[in-house]
Amino acid sequence: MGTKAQGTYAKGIERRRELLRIAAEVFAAEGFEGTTLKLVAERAGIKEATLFHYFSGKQDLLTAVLADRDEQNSAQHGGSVTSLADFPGIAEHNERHPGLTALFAVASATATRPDHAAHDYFRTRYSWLLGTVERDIAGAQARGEIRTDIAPEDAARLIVGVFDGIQLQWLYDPATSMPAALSSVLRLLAPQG
Amino acid sequence: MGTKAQGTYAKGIERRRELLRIAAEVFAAEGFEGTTLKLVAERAGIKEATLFHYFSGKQDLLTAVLADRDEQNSAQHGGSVTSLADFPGIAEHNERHPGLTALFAVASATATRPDHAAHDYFRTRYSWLLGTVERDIAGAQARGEIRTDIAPEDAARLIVGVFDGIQLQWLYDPATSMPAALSSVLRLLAPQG
DNA sequence: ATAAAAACCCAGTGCCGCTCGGTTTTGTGT
DNA sequence: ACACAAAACCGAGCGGCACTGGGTTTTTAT
Repeated sequence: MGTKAQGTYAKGIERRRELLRIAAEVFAAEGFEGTTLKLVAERAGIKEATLFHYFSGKQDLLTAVLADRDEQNSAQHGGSVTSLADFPGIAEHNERHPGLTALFAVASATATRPDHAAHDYFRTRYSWLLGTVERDIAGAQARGEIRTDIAPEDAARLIVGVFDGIQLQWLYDPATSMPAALSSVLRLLAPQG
Repeated sequence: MGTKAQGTYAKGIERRRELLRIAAEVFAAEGFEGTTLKLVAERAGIKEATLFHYFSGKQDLLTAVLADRDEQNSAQHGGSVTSLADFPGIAEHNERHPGLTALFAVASATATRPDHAAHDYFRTRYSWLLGTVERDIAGAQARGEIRTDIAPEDAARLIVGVFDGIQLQWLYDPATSMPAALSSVLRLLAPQG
């Protein structure tokens, strides 16, 4: 998927892991534009050219970092995936990692362009996320836990939209409580009474 | 404010206008990273170095373009500003200008870093927008048009958040209807009945 | 031990944002 | 009408960046 080298040797596999770890740190600290591949290479104790043995370019490195963080998060969160009630908790987790949260926010906006290396990654991600939340809402509606005067698809778009939008507000004003915002939108979706 | 040159001569003022127009086109078509100052200068019939007589750098040019579009929009929309019911209409307007919408989305995410030239611009913008919407909601609540079991400040964050978040979803999947999403969140805020 | 593949690096290339020091143009006061 | 100051404009170049091509060295399976 853009990434080069099959990484058959043990040393190569370990170096790739190290590079993803270090690149995540640098991206989080300096931002995408702010990070230079030279710095990432230096931190890893290799030369810049060697980076291109593992990743086909800067955007590809970014994509690999994002996908890696996704895997780690969903792995440590237990195999089971997003339920509606998890959103405030995820937001709380993100508040503790401002650098990576900002990285995701910037990347998801810039990868909007179809020629961006991470475009397909985010497209698939949103499609999967919206579908998952939609099914979760349909189930909650059947159980009488969510008002039925809104289509599950629309409700899913709202929740995911609020999640992304609130992140921006929080990045500009850290006093913003993301979990509280997520909770209040869930309250709006509760059956009227 | 970062911008150089007082622009006292008529020719300079006109050139600056032209540069903002052309830069908006190029930014919208090529994205921020994709646009080169050389191309913007060529389109305007001047040399790259002359750009720096009008703007102190690429980020400053971007900021000027964004502020300029803001002014034009609010000017043609009549002096009166955002009322709650206007949001779906604004979303509809944005659907007709995908390039500039994407530009705003990318810029608002990247300008999250305090050292970005447009950081203060967006900070102020969000602060003003949230305050305006909050007051609008408080008024609507007093008139019985919006449910009162949510604080105006929280409701404002939700609406603005949905607006930004839905834009992202729309950029990845143009089938998404932004006005419909905005309408449905307003419906959720209507008094229960 | 050998040989193929992987890991690694040197030395560049071209482009980009940006700067410096100057020339030409424009508008104003007298 | 002329002088002159400020503004508009440009040529030439600098440093840094992502990225490449063509190698050498290291790893590991046989």
